Amino acid sequence: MNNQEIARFLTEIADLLDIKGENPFRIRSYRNGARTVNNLAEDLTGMVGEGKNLTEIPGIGGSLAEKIREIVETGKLKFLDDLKKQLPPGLPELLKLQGIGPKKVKLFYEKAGVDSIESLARAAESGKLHGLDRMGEKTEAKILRAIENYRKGAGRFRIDIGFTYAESITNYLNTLTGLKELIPAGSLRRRQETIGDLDILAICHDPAPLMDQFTAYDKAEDILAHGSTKSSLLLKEGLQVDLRAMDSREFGSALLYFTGSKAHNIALRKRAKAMGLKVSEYGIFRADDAIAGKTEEDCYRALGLPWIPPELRENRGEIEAAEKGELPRLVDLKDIRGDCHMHTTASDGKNSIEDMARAARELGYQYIAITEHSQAVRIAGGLNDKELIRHLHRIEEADRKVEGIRILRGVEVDIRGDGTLDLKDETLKECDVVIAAIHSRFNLPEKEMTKRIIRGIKNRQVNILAHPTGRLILEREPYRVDLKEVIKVAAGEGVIMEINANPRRLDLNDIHSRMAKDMGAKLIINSDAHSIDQLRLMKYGIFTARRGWLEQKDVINTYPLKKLLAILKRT
DNA sequence: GCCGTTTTCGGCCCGACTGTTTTCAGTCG
Repeated sequence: MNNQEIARFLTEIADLLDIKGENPFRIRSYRNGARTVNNLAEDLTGMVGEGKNLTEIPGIGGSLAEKIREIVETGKLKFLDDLKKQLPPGLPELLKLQGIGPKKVKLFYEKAGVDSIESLARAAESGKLHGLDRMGEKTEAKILRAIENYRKGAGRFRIDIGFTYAESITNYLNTLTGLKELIPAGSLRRRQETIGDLDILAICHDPAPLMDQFTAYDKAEDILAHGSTKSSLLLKEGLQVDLRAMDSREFGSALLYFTGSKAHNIALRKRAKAMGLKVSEYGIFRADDAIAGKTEEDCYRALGLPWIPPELRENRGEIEAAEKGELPRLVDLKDIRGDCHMHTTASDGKNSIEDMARAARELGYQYIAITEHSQAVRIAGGLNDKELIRHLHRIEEADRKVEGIRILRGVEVDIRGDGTLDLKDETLKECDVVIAAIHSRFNLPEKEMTKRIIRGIKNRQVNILAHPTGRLILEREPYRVDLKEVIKVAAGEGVIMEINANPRRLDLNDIHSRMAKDMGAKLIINSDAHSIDQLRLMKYGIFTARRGWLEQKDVINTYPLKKLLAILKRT
């Protein structure tokens, strides 16, 4: 039972209590609990097993702790089962429809017998809904559109896709005059690995023409709202875009508000309240006097805090750290001095060694490592022992040929099903950088997978564990592995944990990167580039590292070459 | 249901938009 599965139990309870019309604060506790559990680095199943006191986790009290223990120990929860018996199973799904909340679900169920999306659609089509409390024809039409949009199955988008949409929509709006600034905020500004919607903040005096231009966007499928300072669109691809116009006097508080996260903002507002202040997107107020709002720095200062980088704003301890002056100095793209994971035409890459080296030199790097696949990854043109030795010579030649950058001899060797490596130790000894990784047999049981990886990295030739969980964002779940055990071994043995910067992977993720740091492991951010263009994916790895609270010293490819080589050497 | 630098009881973030209303409830972020 992993934390995400446990969180789903709590969310389900919250949804059902919501529809029943229970105390909203009680419901909020379950939702907060679910969010906390989702964000937790440590595995709850393990914590329960070790008899740890779960109520020490903020937001988890006695009642939630007891329920979590029951879920972990029995795989189910009587409280939830009882709750489910009281309502039809199709009701919670209705909450996912845009514009439908618990009150409407309750109303439709009790007064119109609606118990699923299908029956809601039938009721709306046949006009059974208007006539109910505060229900008219427009609402009926809106519900049908919401169902249609939901069935198209929008969902979340990878951050790199989010940037593309943000760029095209800001380009479109930027043609307007009188617009001072246009800033994508929200989860994109926090550099979350996926985004659920796009929040754009506009600074201007006269918002009306902007709202009109925005809602006329030709890539929009549906206009969800068109107000005087705020409008929302649904793009054809299913992404929702919110635009909010504010005045420049409110720039800081508005940006703070629209960057989120919601949990961070709520925590700030609580803090403000305790100080006798009030926070909104319009500023920070003492009684009716605005005491801050022009910049984010002002706003944080008014709350007695230093500015907090957007990547940290998740209410994962950043406010407490800020208060104590213990915020990390986050690693930055310009700290990066090299890239130690990339492929060339020798396996499944698109460019030559020399091309990759020159492109990396353009980025200002001092070194790279060329790391082809090993033979087990046949589909990617993996090399066997003999081929790799020959290839290492070619790397040496390229290193002599290309001035101004050091090209290290590397390999990405497969960890086989039994935990042995796919190439001989004496071959690996010839490399400067040995990356170990898994590319097959993803569905081993957790214990076996953990043992396999640990055996792999215990091989003294291995320097780096690449994409340690094997996930592909929105495509493939991580494999089942006890990451804590793996990191413990890596930290003890001096094996470096990779943050794979490809936006499809981002593996390790933010939470696990922070866990690795806290457990004393070193990390490296690699592009895993398969072409010269992909070297630029490094920035996504930086985003993840920053969200994981990493500083320059935690990331070894910020080190000069000599120091890097010293760290890679396992004695 | 959670929580405590006024609190172990009594609070719990704040405001825009919509659609239905004659002053506001519901939803969303």
